[in-house]
Amino acid sequence: LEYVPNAAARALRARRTRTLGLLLPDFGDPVHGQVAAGFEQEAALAGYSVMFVAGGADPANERRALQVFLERSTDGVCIASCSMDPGEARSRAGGMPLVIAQPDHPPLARRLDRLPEGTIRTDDASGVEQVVRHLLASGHRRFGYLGAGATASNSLRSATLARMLREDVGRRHRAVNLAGDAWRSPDTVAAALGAALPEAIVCYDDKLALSLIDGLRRRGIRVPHDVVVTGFDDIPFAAISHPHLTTVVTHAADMGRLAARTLVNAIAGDALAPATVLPVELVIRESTLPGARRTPGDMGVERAPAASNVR
Amino acid sequence: LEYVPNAAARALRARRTRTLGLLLPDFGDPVHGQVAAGFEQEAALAGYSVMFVAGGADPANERRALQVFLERSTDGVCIASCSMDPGEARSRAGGMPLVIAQPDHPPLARRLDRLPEGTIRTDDASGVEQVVRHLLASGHRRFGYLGAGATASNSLRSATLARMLREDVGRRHRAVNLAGDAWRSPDTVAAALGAALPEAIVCYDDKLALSLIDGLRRRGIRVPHDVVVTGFDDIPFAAISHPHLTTVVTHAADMGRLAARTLVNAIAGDALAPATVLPVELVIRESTLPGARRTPGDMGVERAPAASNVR
DNA sequence: TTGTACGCGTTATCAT
DNA sequence: ATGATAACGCGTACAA
Repeated sequence: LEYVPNAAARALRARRTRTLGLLLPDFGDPVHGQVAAGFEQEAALAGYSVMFVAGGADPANERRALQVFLERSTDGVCIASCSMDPGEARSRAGGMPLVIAQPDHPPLARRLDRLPEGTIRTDDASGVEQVVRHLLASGHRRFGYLGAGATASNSLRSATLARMLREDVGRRHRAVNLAGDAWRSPDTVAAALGAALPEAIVCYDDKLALSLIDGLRRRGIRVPHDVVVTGFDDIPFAAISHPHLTTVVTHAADMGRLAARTLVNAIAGDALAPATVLPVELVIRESTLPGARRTPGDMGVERAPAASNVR
Repeated sequence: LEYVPNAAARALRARRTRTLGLLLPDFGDPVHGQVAAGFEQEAALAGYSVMFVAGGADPANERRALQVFLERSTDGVCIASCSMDPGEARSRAGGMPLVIAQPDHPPLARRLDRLPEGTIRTDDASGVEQVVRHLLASGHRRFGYLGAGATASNSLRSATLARMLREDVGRRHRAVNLAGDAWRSPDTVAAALGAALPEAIVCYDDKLALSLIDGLRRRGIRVPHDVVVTGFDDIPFAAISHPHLTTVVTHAADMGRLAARTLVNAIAGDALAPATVLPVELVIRESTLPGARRTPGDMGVERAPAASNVR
């Protein structure tokens, strides 16, 4: 008939809301959007609804968001790209199961291999290693790193590049770190590197890399002809930019799905899954191919696995 | 002290949840992500939390989502890019105030100027008019339209181009319509136009335009040298693509904010605001400038208002 | 099998 | 002013 049960009464009685909370820095960002999409999809599959709050990478906002989730007594909470200390987050979450997807509290940079249970992160070190091996194999020796923000991920990626160069070729690189939203200003990004360009620039993520490529073009510097550039994440536009961007696929939607599933299991009584590191894959495209020109002959350089990422 | 009120009990007693529901096609999409961001921001400002559901532009999913909102008794609901009939949506929303942001039910194409209250849309006609005037002024006469999906917006944009050409230069254009997610396959997009290229291609949105530009490049066809291309929405990558994309700014975040505010007012007892059409602005960039080459001389062609859109 | 009563936490009302 | 009480709608437990 027409009967619609009342979730509030049901929640009051059952002491659970069948609701999850997801706290992320920004809906507009392609990566976080994918995390949110995967999270909501998996949650819906398990019969859960999702409350979203954007925290803007600000610890104060994150605290307020956790308070909201606490009042609404969500059955579980996920924080994506968490800038708070994981311990504080856990304590502020009260009794709610908590999953942190991509813990980014700056001091964590040196302890990412010893994270507590309920954390999920991408394999940043492996990603940078794959990038650097590819660039070294292409004959490049003078490297630069372009970072953004003060996150643990950013530090680890930069440190991994440093370690690789030290171990493999006994060289150092120049690292430049910008504000988290610097990618919106291509001129600033390109200017940050100064006049003396290295041969290869490893960027913290795709947004920054695409912005850099544009900033360089505005100065008459061509990628990959004058300098090669790599990104991280494989956002959709990395596959159709000019030049197509060599990058590391991080499977953001899978990360969201796994976070939701972990929470659902924890609510069902399972112990919170141990810290998980998600595998990543290098996709080689035009931005690191010295021979790339804008002729029809450029087609088909992308490696096989990459095609499936252009969904 | 440590006291945390229980929202479920409060909701049961007060008969309101201080929660809004937002139904959108896809979190990963840059435009809908902006709508979501604005909506959540404005809702939070008024003390409301937001439940998000992704409907995937599928009427069946949209119906299920509305049912979820009904059970959870959200105080109001917004549907972004609604593919259902607005009448059906309203009836399925029961007593909940409903705002439709960008009503896209296909049959609505001819009645977008006579929408019921509680609807918000962008001024598609004005956007295409500004685009076409710019292209005509640049001397172009042979036009193509590249659309995607079966939405009312898509129909209106195509129809507006047809009307402009008929009235101003007594010409017709060739219109090609692809599937909604066709932009993910640049080769398919470029192939859809066939061998005989027009002088100017007006695209339904930025994703399609950027994909087209890439597909054309793979075939050795250069933009704007061989053909000029325009988009719609001004997603962030339109400002840093190569070439920078001439497009129409639609202020997606503002649309989300307005939707939330309209709902909050309606909940407070105000009548639902009458149908609103949000203004749009043309941003002229490289993709329609015949003289654009990849030299430093390209810098600074963007018109003043555009700079503020690259936030 | 079908029915009835109680309690979840809050708030509004009413009596002191 | 301060404190006791009822009701919101559902689920469960126990009785018939």
